[in-house]
Amino acid sequence: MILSQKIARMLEEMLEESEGELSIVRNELASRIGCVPSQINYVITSRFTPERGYLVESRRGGGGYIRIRKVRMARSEYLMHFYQAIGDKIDPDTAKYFVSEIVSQEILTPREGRLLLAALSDGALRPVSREEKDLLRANLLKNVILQILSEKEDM
Amino acid sequence: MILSQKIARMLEEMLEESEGELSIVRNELASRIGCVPSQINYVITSRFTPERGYLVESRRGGGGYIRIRKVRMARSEYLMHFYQAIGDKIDPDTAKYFVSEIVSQEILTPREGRLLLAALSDGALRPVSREEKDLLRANLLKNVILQILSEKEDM
DNA sequence: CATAGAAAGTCAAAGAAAGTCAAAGTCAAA
DNA sequence: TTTGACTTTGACTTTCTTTGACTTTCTATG
Repeated sequence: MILSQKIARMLEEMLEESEGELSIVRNELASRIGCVPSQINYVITSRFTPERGYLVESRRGGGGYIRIRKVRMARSEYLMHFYQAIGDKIDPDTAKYFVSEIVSQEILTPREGRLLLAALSDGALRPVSREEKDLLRANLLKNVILQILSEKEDM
Repeated sequence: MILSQKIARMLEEMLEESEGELSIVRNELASRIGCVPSQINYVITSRFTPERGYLVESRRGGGGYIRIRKVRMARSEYLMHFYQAIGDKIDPDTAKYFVSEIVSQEILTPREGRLLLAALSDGALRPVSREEKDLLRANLLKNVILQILSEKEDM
């Protein structure tokens, strides 16, 4: 098997074991494998891409690291799933659950999640009649999801 | 864990315990940690920055100290100003302007601004009658502002 | 005052770790 | 056999950290 594949498989295994999140020290891993450090970058940029559902972050200098996380579904698929699930009305608890799911997938930041929940709360929707609130909430949430879907996939 | 991180965490903990304000003697802390004094400066300038909401003041000479405070005041005043200005109803254009102002102050990220505008759009508020929309929009925006005000800024 | 000693600040060099890029190698398909 | 996609490698760059020598500011005391 080719070197890149070996490294990729290695990383995938680590991800398996650690439930979708791993953190490595590049030089360390490289010397353990016996390859040049930049080979690790090559593997990551060629295989652990956002399109395939991976998030990568890193830091240079002393105490540096590379962290890879796996996000389960492709973002838009995942969001459409929620979009469908919302239907034409949604109660506060379900909305809360949906938002927290979206946050845990890192499609929204925790802060964005909190802001969104503030906007979806009964308090924020006060001027609207009891029955209409769930309708409005659904509409609101779906609009925000569409906004996210319209973002350039890059992020 | 790397030295800088250890020191940063230490300072954070102290800040927690003392409700956002601490005062240290640099040389003392350094020798307690077992590092060179200027390392403390490094940690402070690299992590306890104004952008992250910290104010640092110090004094040299005998009885010298370094004091760190966590602040959010400028921000909350600014937000309260908008809160007041919104009143009980707001039209889409004014809302748009307000949000862009808040974004330009870097209280919200551009993305957060877009998401918020999506939630405030006429489209998102569709199920509600024409006259009620402005009422609802005002309420929503105010709720989001309150949410921001309630954040305890994280590092 | 003048000055000594006590603190904190500054800065640059060295070290640590990751990123970039282009040249060279491999290999299968046209 | 040529082409082109994919790999491998290593030199060079950038970013973050650690350290220590030197400077500045403040307090106390003769």
